[in-house]
Formats: sequence, C-alpha cells, structure tokens
Amino acid sequence: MLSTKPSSYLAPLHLLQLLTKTQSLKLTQQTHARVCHLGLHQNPIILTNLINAYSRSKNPLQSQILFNSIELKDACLYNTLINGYVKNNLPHECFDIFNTMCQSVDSFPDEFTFSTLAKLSGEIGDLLAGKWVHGKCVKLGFVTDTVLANSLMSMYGKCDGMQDARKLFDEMPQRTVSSWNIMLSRYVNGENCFPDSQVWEFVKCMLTEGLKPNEFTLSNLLTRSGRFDHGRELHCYIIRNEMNLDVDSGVHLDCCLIDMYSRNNKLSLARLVFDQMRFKNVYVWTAMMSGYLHNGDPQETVHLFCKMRRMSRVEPNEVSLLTLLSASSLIAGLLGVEQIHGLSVKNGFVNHTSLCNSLIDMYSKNGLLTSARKVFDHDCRSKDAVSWGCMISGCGLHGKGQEAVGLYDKMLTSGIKPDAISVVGVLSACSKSGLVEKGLDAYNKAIKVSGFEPTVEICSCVVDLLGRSGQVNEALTFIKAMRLEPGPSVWGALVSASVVHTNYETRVLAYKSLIEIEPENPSNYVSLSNLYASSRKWDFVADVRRTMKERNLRKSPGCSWVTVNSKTHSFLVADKAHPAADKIYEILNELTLVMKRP
DNA sequence: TTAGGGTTAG
Repeated sequence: MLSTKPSSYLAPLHLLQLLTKTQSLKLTQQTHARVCHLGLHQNPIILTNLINAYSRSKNPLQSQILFNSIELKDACLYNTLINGYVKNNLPHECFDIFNTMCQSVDSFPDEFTFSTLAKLSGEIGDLLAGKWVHGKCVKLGFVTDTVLANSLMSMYGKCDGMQDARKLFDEMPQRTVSSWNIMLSRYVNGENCFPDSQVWEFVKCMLTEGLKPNEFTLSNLLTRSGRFDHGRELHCYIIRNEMNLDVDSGVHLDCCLIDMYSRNNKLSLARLVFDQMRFKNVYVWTAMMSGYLHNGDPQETVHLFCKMRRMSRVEPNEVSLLTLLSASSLIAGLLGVEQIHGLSVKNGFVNHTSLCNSLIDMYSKNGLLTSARKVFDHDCRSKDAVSWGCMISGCGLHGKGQEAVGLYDKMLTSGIKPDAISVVGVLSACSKSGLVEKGLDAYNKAIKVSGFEPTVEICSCVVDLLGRSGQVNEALTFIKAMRLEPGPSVWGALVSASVVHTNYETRVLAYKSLIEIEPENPSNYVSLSNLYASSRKWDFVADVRRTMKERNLRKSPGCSWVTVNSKTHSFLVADKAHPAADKIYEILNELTLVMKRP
C-alpha cells in the first residue's frame, strides 16, 4: 500500500471501501493522511469515500470539515454528506445541507438526494416533510425512478400513509422485488396489517409477476409465521435456495429463524439453528435469550447473557439488557432489577426509552415507586406513551390515584397521544383510589375529545370504577349501552362489584352472562351454584350442578403458593395442613383487621 | 452517493 504510485488512486479507494465496514476512525484518519500525501485530496471519488468512511465511524463532523475544504462540490459529494447525517441520526442538518445544495451553482439535487430525504422523513415519522419531498420529485420529474419511488413508498409506510404507499405501488411503471418487500414489510406487521391469507395472496401476486423472493422477502415472512408449518416451509426454502450461505444475510435469516421457532414453542429447534451458527452477533444472542425467556426458562436467558459477554466477547446492546432485565427480575426480584440498572448506567444505555420503561415498570411492581419515579424524571429523556403508561399504572398500583391523574393530564399537555394501555392505567388508578368523577372525566376525554375507540379492557375499567364505588346499577346500564360485545373481564368487574355491595340480582345476571360466553369455564357454574345455595335455592343449585355434569366440567380447587428459602409451600382454600397453619391464620386475621380499618 | 429484513418494554 505504502509503495503505491501517486498517480494510482485504486489502492486507497479499495482501502476506504473496506473501512466503511470496519467503522474505525483511527484507520480512516490514517488513510486520509495517506490520501493527502499521494496528492489525491481533491479527487472526487476518493473524497466521496472518505466522507462516507468518516460518517460510518460515527464522526459526521469530520465529514463536514472535509466537505467544507473541497473546492468543487458535485451532487454526489452533497448526497454522501447528507446520507452520513441520516445514518448518524441528525435530521435537521440534512435539510440545512439540502438548502445549501439548492443555492449552489455547481450541483443540483438528483434522485439520490430525494431518495435519501424520503428515507430520512420516514425514519423521523414526519409525513409532512415526506409529502414535501414527494411533491418536489413530481415537480422535477424524478418520480419514475424505481429506487426513488421505493423510498417514497417506504416513507409513507412508516408515516401511517399506507394508502399513498399503495397508490405509488399500483402506479409504478416497473416494480422490483424491493418494491414488493417494502409493501410486504407493512402488511406483515403494524396496526393495519393483513390477515395471513392476504399476506400469502400478496406473495403469490409477486410470483406471478415473475419475481423471485429474496432474503428480505423471507425475513419479512418469518416475522409473521405464527404457524409452525409455515415457518418450517420457509426454513426449507432458505436452505434449498442457499440463502443462509451469505455471511450478512445468513446471520439475519438465522436470527429470524431462532425467533420463529421460539415463538412456536420449538425451543430445541431454535437452539439447533443457534448452535450451528459460526458467527453470532448481539441480535442473534438476544433472539435466543428472548426465546428462553418466553418459553419459561429465565435462568437460561441469564446464563446465555453471561456466556455472550465472557466467552464470545460480544457486547450487549439496549435490547439484550432489556431481555436480561425481564429474566433476572423473575429470578432475583428487586436485586436483579437494581443490578441491571447499574449495568445500564455503566454501558451508557440508561437514557434508552424502552430500557427506562422496563425499569419504571419493574421498580413499581417490586414496591419501589420512588426509584421508578427517579428513572421517569431523570433518565427517561425521550418519553413515549409506554413511559407515561408505566408511570401512571405504577402510581395506581401504589394507591396514588391523584398522582396518576396528574401524570395523565401532563402527558396530554406534552402532546403524547395516549394509547389504550395508558387509558386503562389512569382508569384503574382512579378506580382503586375511589376517584370516580376523575376517572369518568378521563374516560369521556379519551372517547369524545381524543376520538379514542374504547376497548373491552377500557370498558371493564369503567364498570369497575362505577361498581367499586357502589354504583352497581349504573355499571350495568353502561354494559348494556356498550357498542362492543362485553367480554369476561367486563362481567367479571360487575361480579366483584355486586359481591362487595351485595347485589344479588346483578350477581346472578353476571354469572349467567359469564356462563354464556365461557361455557367451558367451571368456575362460573360453581360460583352461581354457591350463590343459589347461600340463599337456599336448592332447585337452582341442582340445575347448575346437572348442567356441569352434562357438560363434563369439573372445577379443580384454587391453589396459591409462596417460595421461602427455595422451598415452595402451597395452600388450598381453608387449608390447615401446613405445620405453621395456626401462626399463618393468626397473621391473616390481623391483616384482615388492618385492611378493614377505615 | 439512493430503497427493503433481525432481538425489546407497559
């Protein structure tokens, strides 16, 4: 390399292209020095690659300094600089450079520029900016470019503009596999995704156009494979077409396969894919950790995390810590949460929104509301609906209804759109703290002001809110006026209310409704039978018991358990079998008295 | 120099 002739720029060019993969600032600087030494410091191809290498090594400022020193700037140089800012998550700078580019006399924006700006708009979820980019493309006649049209489609897909995306897709003069993949990625996931049959129909249409699925198509389909048979067929297709032989896309696909097998409860097959991989990155390790967590083995999740760091020297990212957090809180409770919190601080991930959200939730559920609030106030800098929802539910869980309502109002004023779970959070907080009016107010605001579609869970909360406060008949009126079909949780809330406020008729009605919608659940029959028995209606008791027999239903007794010093003690109702039963009931009676105290 | 895919939380 060092003996390269000054006239040749190929060697440094190849080196720079390699550097974009290594993302090393030091090597980029060394090559930059060599480029200057060889007198290539104004060569446009070398400069483009240098700017790219600096951006890839997470130094967009270096790219900008270099860019400023260039005498003649062509569109390619501008585009590379803008792209660097996109990759480094600095959206404002991109539009600033675009404006400078428009004012320059040497270069004009081209399809590459607009394609990058479309991608940027999609990534920041700015539909207005995206539409502006689209308008400019139409005006300048670039829209027939396939890659640019694909970028615009992708932007619409990310900004809730699926109708516009589809319009572009349908009107494209020529579609590539990427065009289909971009649409497919929206159809397999997200709020308005297709049902399975339509997803397959869409892929069939792609095949009839003579296009062959590639690794992107397969990974899209794998994320959707809820059915094991489909997933296995896709795995066979990957092997038959040797798609997993390429290092980059092979790792990607194996990661999807691990996830697919885990979601279908085939953990041993997921592990087989994992063990056969020669190169494993943090995504792969995390997918496997998550597989164990969701298949009920949090110990193995923690074990894999340790193996990843100690044996494979792979550094964790925010998601691996998040997965570890869920696993270790199941094993070690609060101790696990605090340790991972420490590890997150050490690794510089403490401001990551999802991680903060989990910490808030875990601290709340483990009794440390103040720690949860500290994370919420100080660490969680970019709060989303989940962050607010976790904190609101946490307050509700600790009986702090007023605080939950205050947070909910603050969330609305900060411009965060509440989702169904945060509405449930504030309603249940009000319900538990007896704040009926505030709860109803929050409900009405969500439905009437924000145009929220009530979910069954939200309706259950309203029934609970009214019922708990003694307004059992009002709760029943609410159920009758519901537009949705009332589910078990709605009638269940009415049962609780009518038990507490001893409303016999409503309780019978609620049990009967539950039997109707859950005919296989023996609990509802037993509860109804017991209720009849308590008022000596023996004929009715016999009727219910007969129906249970006819339907071959048996109720297994309810059981609770507690683990102390690794030994699990289990209890049935009115159980006196435990050696310390007398002491246990003594404490239970004391606690009951405390709970009943006004 | 432009587009599309993987692990995560309430």
